[in-house]
Amino acid sequence: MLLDVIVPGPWWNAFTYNFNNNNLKSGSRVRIPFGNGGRVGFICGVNSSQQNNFEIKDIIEPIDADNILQFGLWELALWLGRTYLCGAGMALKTMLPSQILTGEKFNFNLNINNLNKNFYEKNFFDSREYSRLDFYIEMLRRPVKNLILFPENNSANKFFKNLPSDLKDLSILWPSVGGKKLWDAWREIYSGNFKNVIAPPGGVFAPFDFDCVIVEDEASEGYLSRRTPVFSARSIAGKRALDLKAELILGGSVPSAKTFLRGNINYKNYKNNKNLDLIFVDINRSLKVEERGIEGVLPVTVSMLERTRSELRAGHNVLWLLDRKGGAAEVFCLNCGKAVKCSKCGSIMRSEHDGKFLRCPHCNNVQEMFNKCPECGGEILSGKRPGLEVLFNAANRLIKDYKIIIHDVNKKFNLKDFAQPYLILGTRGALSLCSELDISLIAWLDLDAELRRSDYNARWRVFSMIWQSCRRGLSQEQTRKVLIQTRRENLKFSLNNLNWEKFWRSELETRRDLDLPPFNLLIKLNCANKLKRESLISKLDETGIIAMDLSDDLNINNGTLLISAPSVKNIYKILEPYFDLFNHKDYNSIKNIVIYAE
DNA sequence: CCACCAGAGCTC
DNA sequence: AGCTCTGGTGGC
Repeated sequence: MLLDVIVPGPWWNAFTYNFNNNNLKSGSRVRIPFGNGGRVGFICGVNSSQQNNFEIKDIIEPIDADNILQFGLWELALWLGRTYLCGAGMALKTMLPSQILTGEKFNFNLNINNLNKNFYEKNFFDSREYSRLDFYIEMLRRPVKNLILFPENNSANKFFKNLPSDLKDLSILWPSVGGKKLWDAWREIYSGNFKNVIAPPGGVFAPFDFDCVIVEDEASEGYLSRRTPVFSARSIAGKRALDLKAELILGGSVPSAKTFLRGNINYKNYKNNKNLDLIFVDINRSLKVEERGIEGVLPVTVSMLERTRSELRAGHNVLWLLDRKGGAAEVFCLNCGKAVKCSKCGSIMRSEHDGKFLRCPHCNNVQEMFNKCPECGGEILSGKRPGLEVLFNAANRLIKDYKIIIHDVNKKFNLKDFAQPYLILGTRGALSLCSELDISLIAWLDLDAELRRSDYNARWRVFSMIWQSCRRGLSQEQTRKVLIQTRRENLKFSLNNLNWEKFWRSELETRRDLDLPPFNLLIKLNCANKLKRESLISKLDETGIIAMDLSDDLNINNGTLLISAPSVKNIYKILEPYFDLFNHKDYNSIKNIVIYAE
């Protein structure tokens, strides 16, 4: 009996193995000989193709008696592999704890409820976070199984910690780490020991048949996976709800583009702009904060400084935000300390692509990185991000007598170790502090850096960051000022009043005209070999899909293709041959597929 | 003489 | 993407 087996790995195809009878179910694991040695694979049905240009080996032994990917997870893995152009093997790897893939056995007793259910979608938009969380607790109290997703570990943790004790007993927190912790939690959930699962985005693959899935802050970028395959856990939650005929509740303070397009948003506390205090400050009038030859890269205006001091004096916490991800690194010489300047316009150049190139942020002039410092001939040119460390030094010179803290998501620091008020310096991730702490002033040092990005999503990102700055974690009594340093006069108009309805309407109009997400998918991939790339472009062209070759003379985007298409279906078929056993490894083959969908 | 490693080679 | 096999290095 010939069976198809999916082997977790980069290959999109299944592998054929022989077994003496066919009582193996799809989704059950088997041990197979593969390469030198053995692997664990997943049965995916009886083999239908009759290829015989390879030797078919026998399955060593079955591991499970039944499909272990219950609750629709098996079908989900196949769907994920097709939809996100990664193959079912990679999908399984992203979905499952590593112990499943190494063939560890586990006991399970399934009790799947066969309630007569129907998929339906609801939303709960309210600018007040506390009001949303109260609503979710109400939802968890119902006698049904719930999965509730949060965009960050912190917010999931906090929600779990603050659950009323009777609910807590019925709930489990999805671990933010892998390893044994995840494995233990996975089996507990699988066995149906908990009614509610409270989870960061990874928990969207929780192995149980929930009746309701809640996605809090559904518009958050936190739901996008950081590594390939790139997908939004929010979309997967929607897919699972459809498959399980569950209820889907999208919550938040601003709807995402997709949710906005679907309409019927029932918004609570919409017009509560009374305590909204947005201040725009012209960045050109900033003080020159110098640090080792980097001049003016840290704009601090007098207005910002004065407001910060007065808030601190009143005993209030202040947050300064500098998103260093927005801009690349300035390059300066470790010998003479001078920054490398653009030969055309004299602005300070920034390094790109791991220091291989220099780009002028002002006139967009691109050139190769110097070997030596053009000023003094020094041999060590360093790309230093004028980031929080530099800001920290500057802040300490400008603000005396108050505790200044750098917020680092990876470092756990206990705020209680210090006496309030603080001045906290952070990147956009520091906005999550608003849920833990009263913050009276948030200052964005250089919001323009974000808008400078060519990303189609840049405007939304800026809008939502400012929105969060104004709303996040605000309690009923609290007020907050948000100060924005900018060079752009028109930013005031697009941000003022922070009306998301107006924002989405104009933004989506533009995106519809340009065929951008969410109206179309954008697919970026890399194919270094020119001949292969051209053949790929023509194959796509035959099915009416246009691919743009982003390769340029400077080889900055060498081999990068950008494809715009309404769906991924045809593209999967065309790419499939590149991902079989012999093609995928070729360094000239296709790699780095990223899908921008929303 | 063998532990320890990086790199190559292989995969129905 | 794993897995194991290889051949070189270096410790004593």
